Amino acid sequence: MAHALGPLGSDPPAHGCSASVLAAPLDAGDATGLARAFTALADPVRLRVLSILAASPAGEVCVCDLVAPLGKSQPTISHHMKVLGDAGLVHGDRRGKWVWYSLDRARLAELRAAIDS
Amino acid sequence: MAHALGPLGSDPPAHGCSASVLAAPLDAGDATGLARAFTALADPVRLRVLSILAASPAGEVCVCDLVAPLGKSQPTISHHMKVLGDAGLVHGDRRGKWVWYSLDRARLAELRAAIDS
DNA sequence: TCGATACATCTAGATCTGTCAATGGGAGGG
DNA sequence: CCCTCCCATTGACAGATCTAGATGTATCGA
Repeated sequence: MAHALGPLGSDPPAHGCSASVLAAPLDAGDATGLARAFTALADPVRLRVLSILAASPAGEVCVCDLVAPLGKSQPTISHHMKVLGDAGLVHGDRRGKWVWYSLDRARLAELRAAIDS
Repeated sequence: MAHALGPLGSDPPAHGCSASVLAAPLDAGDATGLARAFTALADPVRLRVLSILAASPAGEVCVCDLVAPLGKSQPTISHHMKVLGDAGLVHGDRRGKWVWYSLDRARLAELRAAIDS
């Protein structure tokens, strides 16, 4: 974390890739971390997952509720949820047979701040 | 353009992919367009290009000034500049032998707004 | 006109990514 | 127990992406 974080403050955000793109020249390491985070957003299925999650009244959905609307197989959805989880954008909570996924808006805000002027 | 654009207003932004992820469930088309835009950010070399561009006092740099700091070959840099250009994030201006690239901060703001709460 | 410079394009190879069928692993229900 | 349901993991494949060498194009200076 060698860079100014802009409006984000000072907390090292546990993911280690919230350096600002515009504040100062990125070194290769920070750039790789940020790129990995944006890679999670660089897929239409994953963006739709986030939007469904955000629009859900309860703020969480299970995988079985995603398969039909997205038109992808269950393993494919599961794969995308893992990518989103690894990026810190969603969190899964097992409750009985179902796994409820919720959106991490703070993490999304970090990415937004990274490309903030 | 079937979705609310949030703080962005009404102008169809010429790139056609500024729907908001969080405002409403994205349809497949909007999601594909947004994903294409975020794909441009999902590479460490391109993020560093943007940061160098943003940090440049004149607000623009030529390719020859990017090859050395990024440690990539000239064709590779040229390829990345094309990706950034196609995404509307940078614009190139030929002036004699050099091509001066500048950052499109408005376009970056559009992407930021797309993941705004 | 000739050569040098700056950048783009073409081509090819190595790696990464998205997708699904098949399978595995937990958690209930009967 | 056994069976069913929900989800994760594995394996395999097609397609996309990153990278650099070779080549093409445009501009400028001599």
